[in-house]
Amino acid sequence: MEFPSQTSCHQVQEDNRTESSPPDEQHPRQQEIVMQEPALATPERSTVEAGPNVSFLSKKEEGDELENAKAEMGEVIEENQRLKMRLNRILNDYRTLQMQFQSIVEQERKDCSGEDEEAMEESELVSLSLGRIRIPRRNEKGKVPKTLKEEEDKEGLSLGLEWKFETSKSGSGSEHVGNGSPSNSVEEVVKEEGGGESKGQKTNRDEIGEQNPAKKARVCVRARCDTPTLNDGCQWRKYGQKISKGNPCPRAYYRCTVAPSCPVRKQVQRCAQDMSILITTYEGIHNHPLPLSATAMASTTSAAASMLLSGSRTSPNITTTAADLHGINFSLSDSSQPNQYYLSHPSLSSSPSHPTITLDLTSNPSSSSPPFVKFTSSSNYNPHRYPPSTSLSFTSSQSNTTSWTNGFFSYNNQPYNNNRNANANVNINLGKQQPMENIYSSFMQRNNNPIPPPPDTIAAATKVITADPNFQSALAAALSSVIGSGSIQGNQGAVENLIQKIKWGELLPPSSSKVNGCASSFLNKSPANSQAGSLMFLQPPLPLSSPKSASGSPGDHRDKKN
DNA sequence: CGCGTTTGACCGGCGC
DNA sequence: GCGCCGGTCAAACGCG
Repeated sequence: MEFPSQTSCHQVQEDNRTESSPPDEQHPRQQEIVMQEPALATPERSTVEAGPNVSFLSKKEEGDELENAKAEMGEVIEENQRLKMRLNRILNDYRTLQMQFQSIVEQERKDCSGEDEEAMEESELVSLSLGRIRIPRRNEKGKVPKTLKEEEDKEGLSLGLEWKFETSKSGSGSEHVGNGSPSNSVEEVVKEEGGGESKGQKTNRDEIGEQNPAKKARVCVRARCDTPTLNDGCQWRKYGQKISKGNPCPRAYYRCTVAPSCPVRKQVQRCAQDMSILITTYEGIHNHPLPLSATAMASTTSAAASMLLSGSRTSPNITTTAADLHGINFSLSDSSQPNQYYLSHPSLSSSPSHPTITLDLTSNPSSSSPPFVKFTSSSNYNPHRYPPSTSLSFTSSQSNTTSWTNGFFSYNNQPYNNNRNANANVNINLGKQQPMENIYSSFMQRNNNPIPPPPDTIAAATKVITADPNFQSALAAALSSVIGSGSIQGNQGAVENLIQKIKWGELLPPSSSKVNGCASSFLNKSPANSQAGSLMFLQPPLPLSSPKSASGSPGDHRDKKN
């Protein structure tokens, strides 16, 4: 059980940060912990460790210190045992839930109509873009529904937070895995997607020749932001500014300068209706590794783009992505201004030549304004098969409950309706918001209203997550945008690991803030220094903007007449 | 002096 | 064909 041990380690690690740590044997992670300890050690502890060099300590003091250290170690060991027990309980619960889910799936499968089968097919196709989930190995022995296993075997699953984008051209080998640059994967998606892409215009002159003339996917991010640009971690250089029709605010054009030949552009414009909203449109694909701090946005936009692209492919069978996922709503934590990814039902775009997906980080689910989600593209979305009313929402309907906090889903006790055609508005909140002890977590922590999940919600949530590959893909994408690229390292089982993590985060008793903090940090923490990137979307709605990339707020711009 | 921003000019697509 | 419009170029400018 690779995953559990991992999490266990993280929990231990977190604990060790707050208390002191016993050098607990086996696990490499724990060695890490031990190594980290000196920096975090209390002064007393330091003196103990300083040993002979600290000559001014009396032996009595040393003895006290040793006793204290022993006591602390005992506590930590106890805590570790508690955590292990908890972990085992959770795993048991998970297995139980999974078995239930599988039986349900089997049942549904039997009841499945041809349409459903088609939908499943589509799901399969859809999941290609974001990867697939693999049922935990421990369940593979006869417990995994045959269909799932077959699909997995067929497709070579991989994925999860490490993206795997497969093109329709099988064997294209366009697989970016584990390079910590999800955005690159996005690249793949877009490239493949179109059999090319293109804007009718000369936008990317560099790319012409590389990429086919097709539609170039765009990802539009709406966010409340006082700074001139969103801090997405990339380096941008402004190359133009225009006043566009219908908006008094000028539109600024940036290109990525991380690599000289990078074709990625972004447009930044204030919303005409609400000047506090910054509309950032990304276009193109990075042809270089991204800074860690940029992976969050890149993953998010890539996830959105991939969904969009999947939904806009020419094959009628692949129209499902957007449709299946529409309504998936990833909320970010900020009780005052819930940020959300709305991936809602498609709508027509004003510029059909550019398939565009809009991630609205500004909408408040409780507000009267409708979720601003659109898949704008010329994709062959089929509203008949997936009526707009279908909604699979991750957002809480309560304004003070956020659905995506500290790397957890928050839950809402509404049943999941697996029927895509039903008017299911499922709010799943798997998370619990706990005070965070580590700096990153506390930085993200915006919601102090933990609401304990009813047990049945857990089952429902698990069901949701495990039932729909599309959902899993979207979930993986969104999570990866939060987690960054490094937290999940395996190809296989990444998503279910993720699910487990989510569950752990949810299940861990609120009494142990350390544990929750640990879990959250586990989710939030990338191995390297990727915190910034990992948390980017969890930042308060006023992201920092590097002076370098700041082009002066649109309001400051001298309006340029063309 | 180097680099990023500003901004008028220019280009190409699209609609009439 | 013409004009509008979005997007890009590149020289001028400013800042550190």
